[in-house]
Amino acid sequence: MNDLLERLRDRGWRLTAQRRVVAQVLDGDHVHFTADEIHARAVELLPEISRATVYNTLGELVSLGEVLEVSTDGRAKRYDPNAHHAHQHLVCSSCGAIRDVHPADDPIAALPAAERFGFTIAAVEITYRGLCPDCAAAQH
Amino acid sequence: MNDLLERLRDRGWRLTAQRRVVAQVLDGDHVHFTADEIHARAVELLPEISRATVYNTLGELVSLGEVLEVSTDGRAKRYDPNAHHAHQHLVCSSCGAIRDVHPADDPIAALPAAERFGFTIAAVEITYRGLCPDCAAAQH
DNA sequence: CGCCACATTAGACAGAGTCCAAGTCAATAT
DNA sequence: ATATTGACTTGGACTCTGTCTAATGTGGCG
Repeated sequence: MNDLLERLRDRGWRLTAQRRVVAQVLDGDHVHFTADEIHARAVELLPEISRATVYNTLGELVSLGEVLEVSTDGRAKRYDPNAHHAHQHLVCSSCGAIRDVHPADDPIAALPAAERFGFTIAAVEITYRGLCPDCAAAQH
Repeated sequence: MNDLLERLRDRGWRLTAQRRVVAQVLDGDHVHFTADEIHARAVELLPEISRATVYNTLGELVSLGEVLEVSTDGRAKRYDPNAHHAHQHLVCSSCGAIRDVHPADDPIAALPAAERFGFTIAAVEITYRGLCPDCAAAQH
């Protein structure tokens, strides 16, 4: 993730303290924070950073393809820095825990041509839902 | 869809004019309206119906399993009356058109046990994204 | 027909995200 | 090293979705 800042500088990004801090919060591959969670963590590193800047930076990271936007719950979007390895998400219906998972086959191939209605399919997002082991154990 | 009202009466629903109108708006299998679109159409049939009632009714239809909630764009949720046939969604990235589609194989089976992390998987939601024929043609 | 538990209503409220005008600063040129 | 400038940041107002509440209305049973 530290080469993220380098890739961004190569693309003409100005390296500001705020952008560094957002990148730092997103560091790590198994992180799925909301924008507000990212803002809260960023404030601890740089107290004067504003919500608008966090939103701006996340939006730019998403359109550069460095971060993925996932909305698994219809509430706040979450930001996934693991954008360079195709993966899908497994979500616990009870506690909301999220894991990155990898289906065995290319999920796009599973859609027959007759079901594509002439669309050019570019991407697929899959959310598996179920109970995580902890929540399943707590059912009684 | 007209037997929807009958199923609901059997389940103890009170048949009010408002609920009838919401059911009528949802009639048809290829409809993916937002709550506000449903409200706007309902108002044409019953001018005094309120937003809150539309939300209440949709919420009840969803928990009864008569209607599916889909959020394909991170913005307003859409309500899909085609809840009795398992299906997934194909969305145009440009105009937002939505089609119901049916993958060839059971999508849950495509997730290997080693990728389930002990979760009990109950459901899967898939969104295929791409350009519809019209938008692809309009690219130039 | 009358009752009353269930429905509906309007509007206030809340969460998530966007927009804007004014101020600040990173990177380049001098 | 300093000046310059356009990109970046800020805070607050604003929009959009959706939820909640207290007051009012009504479907369907007895």
